[in-house]
Amino acid sequence: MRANTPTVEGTSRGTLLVVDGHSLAFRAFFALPVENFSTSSGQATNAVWGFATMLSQVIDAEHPDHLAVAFDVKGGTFRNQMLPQYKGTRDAAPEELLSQLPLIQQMLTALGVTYIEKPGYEGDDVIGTLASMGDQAGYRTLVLSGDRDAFQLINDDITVLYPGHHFKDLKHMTPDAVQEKYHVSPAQYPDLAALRGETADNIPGVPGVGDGFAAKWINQYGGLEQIIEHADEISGKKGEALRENIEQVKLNRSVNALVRDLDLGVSVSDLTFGQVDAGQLDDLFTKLEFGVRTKNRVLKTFNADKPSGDVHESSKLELPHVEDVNDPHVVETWVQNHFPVVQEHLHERHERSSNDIPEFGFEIDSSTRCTDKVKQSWTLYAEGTSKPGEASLSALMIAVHGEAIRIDVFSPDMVQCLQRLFDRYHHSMVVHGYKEHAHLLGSIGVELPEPLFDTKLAGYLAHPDFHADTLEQVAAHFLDLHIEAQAEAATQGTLDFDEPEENDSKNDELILTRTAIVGLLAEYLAGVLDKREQFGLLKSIELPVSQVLHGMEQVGAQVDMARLVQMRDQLAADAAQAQETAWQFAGEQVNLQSPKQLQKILFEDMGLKPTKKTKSGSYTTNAAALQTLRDRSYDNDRACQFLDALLMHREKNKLKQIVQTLIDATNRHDGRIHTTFEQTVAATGRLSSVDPNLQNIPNRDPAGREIRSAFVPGEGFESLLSSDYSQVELRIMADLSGDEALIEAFRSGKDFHKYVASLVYGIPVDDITSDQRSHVKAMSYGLAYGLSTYGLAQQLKIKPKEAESLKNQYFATFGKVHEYLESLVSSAREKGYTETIFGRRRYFPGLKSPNRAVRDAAERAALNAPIQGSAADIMKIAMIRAYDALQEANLGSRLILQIHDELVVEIAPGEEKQATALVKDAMEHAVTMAVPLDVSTGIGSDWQLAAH
DNA sequence: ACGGGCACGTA
DNA sequence: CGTACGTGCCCGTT
Repeated sequence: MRANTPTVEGTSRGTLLVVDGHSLAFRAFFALPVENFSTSSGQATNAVWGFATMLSQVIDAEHPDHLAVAFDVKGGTFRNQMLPQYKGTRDAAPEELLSQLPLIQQMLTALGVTYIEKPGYEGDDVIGTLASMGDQAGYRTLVLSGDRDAFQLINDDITVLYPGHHFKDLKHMTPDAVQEKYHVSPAQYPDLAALRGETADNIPGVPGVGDGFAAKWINQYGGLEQIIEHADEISGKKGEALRENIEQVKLNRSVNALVRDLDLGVSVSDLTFGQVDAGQLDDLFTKLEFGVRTKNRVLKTFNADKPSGDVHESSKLELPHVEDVNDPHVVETWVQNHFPVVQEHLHERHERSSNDIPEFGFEIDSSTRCTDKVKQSWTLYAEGTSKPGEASLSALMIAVHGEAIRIDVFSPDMVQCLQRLFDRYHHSMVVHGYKEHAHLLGSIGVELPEPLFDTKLAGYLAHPDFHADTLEQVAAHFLDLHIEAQAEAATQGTLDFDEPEENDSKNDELILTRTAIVGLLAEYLAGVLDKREQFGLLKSIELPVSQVLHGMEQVGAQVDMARLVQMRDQLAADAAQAQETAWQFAGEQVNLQSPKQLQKILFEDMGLKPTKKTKSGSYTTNAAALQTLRDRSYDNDRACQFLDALLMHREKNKLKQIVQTLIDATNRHDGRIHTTFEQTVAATGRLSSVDPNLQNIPNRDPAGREIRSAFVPGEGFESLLSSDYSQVELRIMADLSGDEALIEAFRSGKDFHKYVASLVYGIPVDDITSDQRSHVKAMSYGLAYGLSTYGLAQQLKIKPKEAESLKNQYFATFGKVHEYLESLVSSAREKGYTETIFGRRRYFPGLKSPNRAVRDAAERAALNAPIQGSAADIMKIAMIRAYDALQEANLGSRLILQIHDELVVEIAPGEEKQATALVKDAMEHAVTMAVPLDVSTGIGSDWQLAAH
C-alpha cells in the first residue's frame, strides 16, 4: 500500500518523512495521562504509546516511502555554549519521560526504522539536514515536529506536520499556512521567534513583544537585521524593551538557526522501511503491557507492503520428513534405523540409583555438560490433554535428524513397543515438559522414564521470569523464530470450521513444527546451561523433582466429600444470613461482593470517612479498612451493624467459595483432588499449584483451618503426615551470612525469637516480654523481604521512630546479616542476576531503571530471590530424597502435597513410624549448613489433625 | 467472551 | 511504603 506513492508533478521521487523524536515523545507525554499508561511495575509508557500511535497514523495518512527519526544526544550541544540556560526547562523533563526514550528507540529498531543522533547537535539540526537532503534529492518531504523552529525549513516541497492542541490533530504547515498564521514567510520565522522568545526552550524574548508586534516590525523593516539597524526609530515601551534586549535577540537568532549541512553518513535512499522484527516488537510490547490492538495497529502499518512476515520467518525452521506409523514392528525397525547409537542401560529403569544423591550433604556436579549429548538426542512430542487424573493422549511424534514418525493408534502391542523404546533410549530423549508428557503417556499405561533434557525446565532455568503460553512463543523468545500463523491455527484448533481433512493436515503440520522447535530449542538451551554451569541443576534437581511431582499429581489428595458438602452448606447458610442482615441495615440489596457498590453505601450514603485508597484511586473496602471503620463508628449504630454483617459475610462467603472450588475440583472417579504443580512459574524457583491451588488452603484462623479436616487418607491408608521446616529462610540467612550470633541462636536450641530478642534488647531471655518477642519476630521475618521501617511500623502498630531504632539495634547485633543482605543487592547490580546456593539464577533488569519505584522494587526482589530460592532448592532436594527413601524401603506411604516448607504424606497402615523417620531425615539432611535444619512432624486422621 | 481491578487465601 | 503465588467476583470493553 505504502510503496510507490503516485509521483507529484512528475518530479517527485517519493515521500520522505522526517520525525523529531524528542518533540514527538514530549508531546505524547504531556498529552496522554501517565496514570492510564503505566505498566504494573510502574514504568510509564504514555510517550511510547503516543509515539507508536502517532507515527502509525501519519504513515497511514501520508504513505511515505522513506523514513527517519532524529533524536537529541545526551550532553550539551554548541548551543549550550552560547546560551547556558538553553532548553533549561526541557532538560528538566520528568524522569518518567526520559525513561521512555530508550524504549521508543527499541521500538524503532524492532520496526526497522532508522533513527539518527549526532553528538554535539540537536535532533533539530539532523532534521534540518535531512529535510534539505530530501528536498535536494527531489522528494516530497514531511517533517513531523512539535518544535516551531522547524518552520524555517518550510518551502514548496517541505511541509511541517505540527501537532495542534489535541495531540492527534496535525496541522500541515506550508508556506501559506505560516504566512497566514504568523504573517511572515517561513524564512523570516526565526527572526520572529528570536524577538518573541520561546518559553518551551527557556529562551526569553523581548518583554511585551509577541507574534503580532514581531511580525509587524519584520514586515515594516524587512527582517531582523534591518530592525536592529533601525532600533532607535521604534518608539514607545516596546521599542525601549527591544533596545534593552538587543543582545539577547541576536543570541536567540544565532541559536535558533538550524544547521542544514551535517554529515550524517547516510543518503535519503538508505532510509527505506526495514524488516520488522515481530518477535522483538512482541517482547517489547508485552513488557510495556500494550494490548494486541496496539500491536496489530503498528504491525499493520509497518508490514503493509510485506508479503507475509510469517511465511518468510517460518522458513527458517526445517520440518522433518514424517510418516504415519501405527504398526509396532515398523516403529521398531524405524527406530533401529534412525536412532543414534547410544549406550544402552538395560539394567537401569527410570529409578535413580541411590548413588546419585549422597546421604549427607547434597552436591551438584556443576562441571557436568550436556551440549554434546543433546546433539546426539532424539525428540518426543506428545499431544493431548495432560491434566492429572484425566489425561488422554491423542498423538505422538518421535523425531531424529530430520526424520519423524507419527503414532496415533495405541494398541496393547504399541504400548509395549513404546515402553521398550523409552526404557532403552530415554537417556538420549528430549521433551518439552517431562511432567506433562509423563501424564500423557501414563494415560495409555506407559511409564515415561527420566529424559536427558527438558526444554521447558531448561528454559525456566535460563530465564525464570519469562512466561510463554505456547511453544511458539518460547521459540520466538529464545530462537527468534516467529511462527505466529501456526500458533493461531493451534488456538483455533481442530474445531468444526473447515473441512475435517484440511484441519487434520494443519494439525499434523503444527505437531511437526513443534517437534522441530523442541529439537532446536534443546540445542540452544543446552549451550546456555553449559555456559552457566547449570546442567547439574537440571539433571540433579529439576528433572528428578519433576518425576516426583508427576507421582504426586497422579496420586492426588483424598477428600471427604460429605464433609466438604456439609461445610459448604453451613457456610452458605451463614453467608446468606449475614447478607440478609447487611441488606437490612443498608436499606437496599447491595451486592456485597461489589467494591464499587460498597463504596457508594459506605462513603456516600453513610458518609463514613474513608481510610486508604486503592491503586486506582478509589477508596478501599478491604477487611482492614472495614475493621477500622467499625472501630471508629461506635456512635453510629446503623454503620456498626452493617459493617459487622459485611465482615461476617466476607469471611463466610470466602470460605464457602474455597470449599466449593474444592468440591468442583474433585475427580469423580477416585474422589481425589489432582492439583497441578507448576514447576516453571515462580521466578524464585518455588513451585506453584493450580487447578485447584492446594497451597493456599486456609491455615491462619480456626474457622478456615477447619477446611483442612476434609483432606483425609484414602482407602488403604491410615493417616496423614505433615512435616515442615521451621524458619528455613532465616536459617539460610544465618548460614550464608556467616553471622556467628545468629548461627549460635539456632544452635542453642532455645526459643529462637526469644533468644534473638534478648540479644537485640540486651536483656536476659527470661525477661523478654511477649511484645518484645513478637516485634523481633516480625523484624526477623521482614528481613528477607527487604522491609522498610515504615512497613514494619505499620505492621506492629508502633511509631516509625521505634521501628527505625529496632532495625538499627537488630543490625547492630547481627552485623554480618546486614552486610550479607547489602551484598546480595550490590552483587545483583554488578552481575545483573542473583544466585541460590545451587546456582539457580534470576535476572534483575529493574535494578538499572531510572524510575525509583521500579528500582526499589527490584532491589527488594533481588534481596529476597536467593533466600526464597535457596529454600525452594532445599525443599526440592528433600522431596527427591524422601520419595527415593520411601521407594527404597518398599513402603506404600507416598507424598501427596508440598506447601513450600511443608510436605504432606499419605501413610500406609503400620508405616507411621518408619515413614515419618524417613521423611524427617530426608528433609533435615537435604543440605549441610552451619545451622541445623529443624523439621517438625505430626500425624493425624486428617490434615488438620496432623498439624503440630 | 475477555481482561483489569479488587479482594483475599497460602508460605 | 516487604517477597512469591492463584482464584473468584465485578464490571467495563469487545
